[in-house]
Amino acid sequence: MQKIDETQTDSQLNRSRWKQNPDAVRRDILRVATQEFAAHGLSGTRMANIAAKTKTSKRMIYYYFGDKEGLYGQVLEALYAAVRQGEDQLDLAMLPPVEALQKLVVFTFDHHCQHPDFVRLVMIENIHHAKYLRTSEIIRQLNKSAIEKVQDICRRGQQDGVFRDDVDALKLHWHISSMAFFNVSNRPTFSEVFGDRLWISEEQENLRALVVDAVVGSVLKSNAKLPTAKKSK
Amino acid sequence: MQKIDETQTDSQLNRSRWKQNPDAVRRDILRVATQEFAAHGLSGTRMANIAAKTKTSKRMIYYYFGDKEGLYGQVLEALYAAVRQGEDQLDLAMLPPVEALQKLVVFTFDHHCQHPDFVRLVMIENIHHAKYLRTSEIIRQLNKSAIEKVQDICRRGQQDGVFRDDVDALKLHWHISSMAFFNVSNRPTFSEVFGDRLWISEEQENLRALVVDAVVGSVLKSNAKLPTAKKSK
DNA sequence: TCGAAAATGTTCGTCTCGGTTAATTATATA
DNA sequence: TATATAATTAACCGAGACGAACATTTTCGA
Repeated sequence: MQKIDETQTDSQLNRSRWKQNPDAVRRDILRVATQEFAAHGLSGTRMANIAAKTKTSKRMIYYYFGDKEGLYGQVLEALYAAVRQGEDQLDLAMLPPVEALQKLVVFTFDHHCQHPDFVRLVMIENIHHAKYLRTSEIIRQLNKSAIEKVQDICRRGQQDGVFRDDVDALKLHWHISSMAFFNVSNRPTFSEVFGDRLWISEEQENLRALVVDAVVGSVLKSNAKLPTAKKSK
Repeated sequence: MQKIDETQTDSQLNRSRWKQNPDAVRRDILRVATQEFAAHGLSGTRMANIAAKTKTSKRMIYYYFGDKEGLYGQVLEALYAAVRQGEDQLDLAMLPPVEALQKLVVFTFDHHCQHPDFVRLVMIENIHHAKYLRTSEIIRQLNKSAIEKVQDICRRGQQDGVFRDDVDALKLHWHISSMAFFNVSNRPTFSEVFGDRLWISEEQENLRALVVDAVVGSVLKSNAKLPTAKKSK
């Protein structure tokens, strides 16, 4: 009774009553579950609601994912993996350190903006004290690769003599992440109180430039001050 | 059967089997509910669990607070009000703008560290798209007062000619809040992946100094560069 | 072509959880 | 002291949610 697949044509599918397509079913479930968990949290999400928005049934969710927490864990992993894909396309090793850092900050900022579901899932994980993230080696590896990019930039910046010697890659990563993350995670409360002026596109560009300046400024040796990134058009 | 009050002596209370003390009961419920909501989120919190950790019963929670969401809302307000009390003791108007800003950043950073439950409740609010915050005028006022402090500093800094003319108080507030907030809110995931090195007290001091430098640096006119805050002892 | 295994459909049990009802005890006040 | 009202208790309820049992269909290799 189900038309599961989205990539294949109907003619391939509807010869009989329904066609099996485990991979598509899995992906479909994961897609919907991501939205639901991001929207309602772990305990707030109803398995029946996920099933309803899926092209398949609740039965299949348990068949493939065991239980709610298993599903949640896999959603988390899939989301991290997707984020990683984007990150890897960044070619920072070729750029001189300051430009590489600028590019990384811009990317991180935009990336969080473009993946609000990811941000929300991480928020939820934090509420749960990173309980599920803790069990996933995949996610750990993913984040390691993120910090390695920063470490490489730091090393090169210090070699070139443009970065301060006491720059700490981990703190730098913290610095970048904090603003990129907060900008998405706390938008509801912030804009509820102060209005959403900061989230019109022009102001977001300004904020991004502010972040770039703040981050780059914090690692540069105080003598060599670069021209600031463009503040507004 | 209940010993409700903590401030009064037993002799005042236990003359008979139990003594009524509505205010103490309310406070007790709020105290426990704050912990529970902060720990498990809105839908994750069980009313029965709150009741169990309270000196009173589940029935009383409904008696005083109506329902779960009503309780949650009052928890939120009470927490904001408590936080506000601390904030107002800051005397920034007396200080020259740069020092005032430094002091404000240090305070904000420490303040978030010292009120993790508050931070967690705000996270939860954001997950719920600030649904409950929206209904509370008290909370709105509290945040307004926070931004006014920043606006005053900005105005004076620009008058004195040490701040750049394009400094935006709202962005500055965003800038400060982002790091102070993230430092607490995302500690679980961050330290799960990268270790908790950044949260030993010495490194927290360094981070705080980094934040001060980044924030102050972003508002100063580029010519007049102040001595950086102490990086480590 | 046949049968086993994988995938899906259908239905139901059980337990949790938010919220309520009815009865009991303390307090205030006249 | 009597009585109305506020505070408190214990038991209970119905909805709904997770997950499992059982049945059926599809696929694929021997």
